[in-house]
Amino acid sequence: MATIRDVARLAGVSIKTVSRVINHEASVRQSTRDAVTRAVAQLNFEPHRGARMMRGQGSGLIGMITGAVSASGDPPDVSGLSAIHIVRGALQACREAGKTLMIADALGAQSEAARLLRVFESHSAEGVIFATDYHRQVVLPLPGAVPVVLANCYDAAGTPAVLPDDYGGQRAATEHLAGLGHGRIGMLGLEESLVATQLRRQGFFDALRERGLPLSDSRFVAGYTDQGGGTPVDVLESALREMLSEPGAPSAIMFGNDLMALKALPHIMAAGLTVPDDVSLVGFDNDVRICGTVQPQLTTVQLPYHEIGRIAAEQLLSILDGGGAPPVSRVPCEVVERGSVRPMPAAADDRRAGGAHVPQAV
Amino acid sequence: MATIRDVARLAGVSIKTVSRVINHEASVRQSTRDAVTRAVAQLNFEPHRGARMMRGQGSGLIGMITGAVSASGDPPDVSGLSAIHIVRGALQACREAGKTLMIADALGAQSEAARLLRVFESHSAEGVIFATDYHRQVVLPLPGAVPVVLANCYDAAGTPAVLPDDYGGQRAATEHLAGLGHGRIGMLGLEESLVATQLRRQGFFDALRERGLPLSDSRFVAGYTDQGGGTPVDVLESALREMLSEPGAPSAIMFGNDLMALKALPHIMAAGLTVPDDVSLVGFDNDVRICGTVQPQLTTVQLPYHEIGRIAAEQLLSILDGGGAPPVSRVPCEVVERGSVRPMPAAADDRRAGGAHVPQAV
DNA sequence: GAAAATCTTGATAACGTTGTAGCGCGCGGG
DNA sequence: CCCGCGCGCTACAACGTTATCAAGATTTTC
Repeated sequence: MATIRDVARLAGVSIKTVSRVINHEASVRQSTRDAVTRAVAQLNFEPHRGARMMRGQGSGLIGMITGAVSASGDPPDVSGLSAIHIVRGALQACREAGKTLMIADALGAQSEAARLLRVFESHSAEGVIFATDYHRQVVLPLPGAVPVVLANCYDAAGTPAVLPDDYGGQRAATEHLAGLGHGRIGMLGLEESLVATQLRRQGFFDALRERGLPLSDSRFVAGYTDQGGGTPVDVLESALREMLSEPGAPSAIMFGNDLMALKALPHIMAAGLTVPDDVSLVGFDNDVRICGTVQPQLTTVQLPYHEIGRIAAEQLLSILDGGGAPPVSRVPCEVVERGSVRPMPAAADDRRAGGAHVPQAV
Repeated sequence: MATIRDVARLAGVSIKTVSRVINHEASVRQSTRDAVTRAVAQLNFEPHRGARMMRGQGSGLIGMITGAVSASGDPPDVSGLSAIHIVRGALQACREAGKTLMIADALGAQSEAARLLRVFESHSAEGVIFATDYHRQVVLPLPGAVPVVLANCYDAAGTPAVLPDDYGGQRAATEHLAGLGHGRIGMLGLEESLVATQLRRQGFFDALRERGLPLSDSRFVAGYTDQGGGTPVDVLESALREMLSEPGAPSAIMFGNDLMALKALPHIMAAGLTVPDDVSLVGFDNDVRICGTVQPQLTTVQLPYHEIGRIAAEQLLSILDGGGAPPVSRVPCEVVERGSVRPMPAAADDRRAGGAHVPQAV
């Protein structure tokens, strides 16, 4: 590895001048600056972090603690895999700021998170991002000296947090459906206890109310647990059957995630209904793997994980720069239109008419 | 923070003696050692990592370069997301060895990978793992000084590599089917140019040959590109139609990945065939998200990403310890049985008999 | 045209640690 | 008594960077 001394020799200047150039200090003549830059490029020079650290500079390291990357052992468990997008976003922001992101994994254990925080401190990490698989509340291990930003989670102590706007997303989806003439809307949410479920239900109800749609025409059911291949399909199936067999069955159904919609599809088809002609479907997450696979492709609400990661990193960097950060940032969840939603026929409420099928714009 | 000098002054010894004590070197009198230990405790002394790094000590850092984590921008692109399992495996092995894994992303660009390698060197990373999304050949940027192990890829220079045994996996799947009485087997592979495709085809053919099954009864078609929602479903569909409409249509079909099987399912059903009663299906990858979702659940071949990551890290650590590492390690791809394969009725080749359906053990 | 002000640059000393060389000491053998 | 030899320890020189301060180069000002 080339050192600053090698660069200085090659460029024919002193080491201090090289130092000035690579640190973007003022008052270096353009010609000198160019010569140094050339030498740096030629030698593939990169400043030695250890030496910089020793001079009291920052280490250039940002730590990230997540449970998304490992979870359990060999039989691959994909729970929370989506949070990898948070990592992506943070990585991008860090790269742009010239920082290096160091990623570790808490395995979901509180004690492990505390240990990792210490490891990061011993590596002189400048700050730490703490990310979770899903939107939830956490309790951070002992604060410590290093600044922390939360991604996809929040705590009671008011640590700066970046969260998806579940409320706004579900509200937007509902308004989208209402705008297309759907008056009876069903929603099959995630587990009752989840923060996201609460927020989304509120968004759902508020949108209905604002649109003047009677709540009694619509349905909300929670209690579905996504375990990727587990048994709770039954819950989904029974809730779905009940919803569809009612007298005033919904003309559109929103799901807690895309996987639920994928699993529901066969049951809907089995009931003799066609998507989107008889029932419109809206997922959540925007898991392109799923949304792009099903026929018709699934309209969904985007969970902006990438953006959350990016913003979390940016806020951390802002804090490190001495600037502040708002205690809570909400990142919009936008509706992604694909083929599984169609407008209600202007005619009326009679959704099983089956008549003129409006072609769907994709 | 106290420095080694403060400790030396307090203990009344030289700084080198303190250094010896904290590094557990021999030849320090017990009384001296005790005095130093006391001083260290009293001052809460912790060796400065930057200074240590500068002296060429181990930094405790392992670098990992992958394209799995970021790829492109905001619209989430999941290509190669599966490689996250490689990260998991490596993370686990590193944790067990007390090392910290630092993850960066090459964005698929060669130049970026070279830059990252330098960044890692500047952080005094002890070694680097280079992982790719899919099994392929790579060209590493300038070797550099730091040891590298490849995961899921290999190069012409003979850098130690850890690879999935695609050949053995497909061969095992074929033998599994043959063992259940299937004599006419179809295979819809991935893109022709992929290393995996070549290896798997070979495994497919070798298994047929060894079992004494006429190659003319079976079919291999390559050319499918998985772009998660793109158009090439057409390729899959037409190949599938052709395969099923032949006179001696296969009683079992193996796919290049689980997603292909998922996409093929509606077309098979549309042809009036039932899985697994009329056709047995075998995927590849063991993407539990997909395998657990479809009905019946998908029998597949596991792509042991987690294991690959773990072994790659272990081999790197072995190299760092002065031990060697084999140039190429192949990690077995095992068949994961679920519900999409059933034995051929003992009767004969007449697969569309439809008669007695043997219940499937799950 | 010269002095003053400003802009560039360089020699050198830190930073905290470990490696090297060597010093004094006590001990046993000549 | 002296030599050689471990042992226990110390002084000092690295490592690669940034900071200080002063000197040299250039421009401005009167």
